[in-house]
Amino acid sequence: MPDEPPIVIHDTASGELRELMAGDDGSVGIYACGPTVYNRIHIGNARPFVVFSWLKRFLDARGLTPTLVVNVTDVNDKIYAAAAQQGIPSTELAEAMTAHYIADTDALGLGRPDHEPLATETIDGIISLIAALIERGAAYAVDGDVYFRVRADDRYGSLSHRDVEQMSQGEDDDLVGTGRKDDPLDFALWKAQKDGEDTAWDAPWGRGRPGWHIECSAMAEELLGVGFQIHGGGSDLVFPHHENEAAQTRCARGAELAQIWMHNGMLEMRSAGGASEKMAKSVGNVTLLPDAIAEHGRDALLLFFATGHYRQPLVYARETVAAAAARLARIAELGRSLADGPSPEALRPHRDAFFAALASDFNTAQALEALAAWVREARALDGPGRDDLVAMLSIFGLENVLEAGAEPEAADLELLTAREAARAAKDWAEADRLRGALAERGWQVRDGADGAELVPLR
RNA sequence: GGCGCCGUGGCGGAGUGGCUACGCAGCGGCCUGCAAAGCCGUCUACACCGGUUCGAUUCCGGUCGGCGCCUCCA
Repeated sequence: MPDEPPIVIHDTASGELRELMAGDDGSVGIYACGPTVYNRIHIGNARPFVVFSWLKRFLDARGLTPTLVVNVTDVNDKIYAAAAQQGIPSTELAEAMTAHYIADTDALGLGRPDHEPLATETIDGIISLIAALIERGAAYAVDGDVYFRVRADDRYGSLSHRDVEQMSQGEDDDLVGTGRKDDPLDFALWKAQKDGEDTAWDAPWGRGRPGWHIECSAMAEELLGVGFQIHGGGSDLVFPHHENEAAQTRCARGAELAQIWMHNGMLEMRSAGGASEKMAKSVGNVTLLPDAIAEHGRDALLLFFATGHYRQPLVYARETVAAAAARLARIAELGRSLADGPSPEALRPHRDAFFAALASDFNTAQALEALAAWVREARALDGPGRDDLVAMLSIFGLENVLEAGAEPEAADLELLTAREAARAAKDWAEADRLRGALAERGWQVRDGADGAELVPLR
């Protein structure tokens, strides 16, 4: 397709829009941080999964060949703690929660990422990356632990725009006084096995397990190489997680891990007082993804995600998702009345605007505006082909809403026929009664110029 | 306190130096036996105070308010 606008994405590191530079073969590597599997995921966790799955679909549609990697962190302090509380082995908990995560995200119907590496299956890569850091003097081992020397990286802080001089690393700060860490800023790459920890691997500096940040550097590099196009995740990961990832790879490989750092905004919950706050396990205001899907359906939930720009916070509330459902129902209604086939040139500008909006920092809200315009004008035409509509909805994984619903049964059609007879006889009371009977069976009657039809009640 | 982001019509939520975003909801009308859907119209906003400008919701400065990160967190 000629004259396609360049794809630009907001880069957290530079704070600017940057053009996506695909490989010569059109390849685009995308790494998005996935869940730590210690309990089930909530809708907030689903946002990056959705956004980056959509981004992949969009790049596909643009003729590029994206590779999406979403990792699973399956060894971690939180997992140990949760497993201990339940009195089960940590591996058992991690495996169970990973299975839940797969099932819950499967229910979004967006397919799977190309790779979903487990931290525990990347131990070799993690160890060699740590070894490279030690070799270069950017890390040091102490009694079985290994720490990253933050001050070895003169660009540390450049991603999150923080001044090294006024940072504290938080994690393991209590170790500073013991002299284990050379500097309070240093963070763990490898943690020696402690009592009660039931998973550990042998490493040159002792038996233990990897720190959180190093896992991602290793998994990303292993599957996408260094210097891939997009590294993504929630904005709450910018510091310290992504800052540390960037520093590790920079110091070990002498190159940047990713070209563009792309962060989605938080999903917020409206509290009783009317204010909004981030949905987080630690805040205790979560709605689990499977519960949200059960309540609204995955179609409505997906369109809801598309109504806001990915970088902005989005307020999850019953009413706003319901509004998305109503919007989608009307798009679907029009779409179902159209047949497959090329869409007319007259509607082309709207389709182009849809894709142009996505090319411009993946602005799904603006894309929806173009989709709305397409639908509005399509209604005025005489049964235009719906290929464009399918192409647009496919980006969001919503082309399924165009499929015909369940067919009315014979009993339903009998009621409809009876109603038509009542109408012909001008027996309005009986006609209304029959319409009520059909409503109870899940059908809404629509009286059109070509006679009455049944559509599923929404 | 530091860093980043944001304050848009009843609600959600884009965007722009001058031209109605869009959606949902409401209201009036057309259509309809009544509805539904659709169509037309309507309510038509950009926190506040300064500044730049012929002109600012859009740029700059300040005030107030909100959110995120700075501790595990998508």
